[in-house]
Amino acid sequence: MNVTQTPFGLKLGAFMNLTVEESAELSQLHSRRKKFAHGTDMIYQGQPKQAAYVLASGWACSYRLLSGGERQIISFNIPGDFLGMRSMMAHNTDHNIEPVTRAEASEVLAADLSQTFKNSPRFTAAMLWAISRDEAILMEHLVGIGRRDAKERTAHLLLELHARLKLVKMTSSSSFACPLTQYLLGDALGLSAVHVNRVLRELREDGLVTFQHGEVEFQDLKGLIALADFDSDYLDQNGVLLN
Amino acid sequence: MNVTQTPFGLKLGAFMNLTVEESAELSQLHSRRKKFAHGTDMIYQGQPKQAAYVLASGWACSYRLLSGGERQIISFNIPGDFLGMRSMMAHNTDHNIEPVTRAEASEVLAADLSQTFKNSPRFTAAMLWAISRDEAILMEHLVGIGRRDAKERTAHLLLELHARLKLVKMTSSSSFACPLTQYLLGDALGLSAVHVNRVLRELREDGLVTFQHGEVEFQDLKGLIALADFDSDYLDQNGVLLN
DNA sequence: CGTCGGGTTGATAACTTTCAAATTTCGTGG
DNA sequence: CCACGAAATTTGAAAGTTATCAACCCGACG
Repeated sequence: MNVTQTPFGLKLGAFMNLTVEESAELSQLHSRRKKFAHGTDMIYQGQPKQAAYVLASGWACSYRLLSGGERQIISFNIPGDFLGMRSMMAHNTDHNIEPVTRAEASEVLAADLSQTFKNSPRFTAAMLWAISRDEAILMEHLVGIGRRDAKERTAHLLLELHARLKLVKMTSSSSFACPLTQYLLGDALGLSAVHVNRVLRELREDGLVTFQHGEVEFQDLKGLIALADFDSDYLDQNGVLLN
Repeated sequence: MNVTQTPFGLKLGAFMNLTVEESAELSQLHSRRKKFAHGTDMIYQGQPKQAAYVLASGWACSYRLLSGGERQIISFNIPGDFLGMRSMMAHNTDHNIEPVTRAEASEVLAADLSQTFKNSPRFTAAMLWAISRDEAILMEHLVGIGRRDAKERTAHLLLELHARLKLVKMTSSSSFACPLTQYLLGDALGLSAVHVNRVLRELREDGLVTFQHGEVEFQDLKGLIALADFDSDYLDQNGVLLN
């Protein structure tokens, strides 16, 4: 399969047009496929080797556990996302990444990556773009938890996921398949699962979105965007487009 | 003055021993001094040129405003911090940075920076370390707002600031000068200023910390660390020490 | 002096969690 | 293909945390 049609290729492709050589370089990076089942951490504290992955299929999430047992999900990862970049650069891993569904990911070795950086400055730029996009997502997440109420926050997350999935062609126009449980949503949004349930019901009763049977369907996209104060600029979908 | 004694030099020095050449390279980057008064944004949406700064003196903060007028402070910046790295890499600025006190900062041009990256791989590594440290701080901030209550969160922030300031020699063993208002703390912690006030009072009454007249004094450091579940690992103070 | 930003406190309202229990869905082995 | 148990969803009631509103105090500064 053409790399440019993989989620990773699609995502980088939004930022720049890949040349044939770059596509080749990319496939290189994108081999060494591994499978992960639910319950096996992909990245965890104190793991033996520094590894990073490109998620090829399935969803994952990175999180931190507090001493009291509470957990905060830092981010959800979808196909095309780069996992564990940070733990590769800093030499400590202070968070875990686990699959949300069965997942496949390509392992990326530090050495290969730095080689690719040398070979292709444009690819490097694209990676920097991806990294700062991740940081922007993290920032937006912080803003949501800090200053939006439960309903706005939840709506915002659903809209963000929709936009991100669109980039890798995993949505239809007004819905997407979503494997997250209400517990996972709660741990990401800083809410209890019970309250997530209530909020989803309210959103449904308001005729804005439904999330049932693993499917998120937008009934009133404009209304939801207004409620969540959602501005997709931070996702930078159009990219700056080198070339 | 020797660059290695500036906050920036001290900070990078925690990560690696700077050679004479690297120090020179660093001074280069660290010229072009600018002053900022309270109320003038250093970095803001739609600004004309891509700029980044190394904060030399004073405090700053980066924040985002919501449409409703609420604001969320993303991070506080202290001397030695690199500001606006992200807005330099991605070509959009989705947040503002403003000084908290009078501040001086050295402007860094994109061209100079990439030149320095080429000249010194070790310096580049140190910068990557600094960037991922910032991201770790952001993550910890997210965890705090999502899963810690007001008291724990506040305590955690004070401890973090203490640890970060220690690295640039701006603390005494159990206290530090803190120019933040309760409004700023609230906007960072996702709390109202009124509640910050109450929380600070409780912490004081518990005999843990006092924050009065611009001075934070730890009365019972161990107790506070226990309360906040503070683990300074994420600040990676010791660095990995190249050489 | 008078004003203004910041800090402090009390009372009330709003939002979210916790606890408990019932119901539904889903994966797996028989 | 069905039955079973585990996991996830749903709802109500009560408790807890934090926000909001309002008032007052204080010190810096023109």
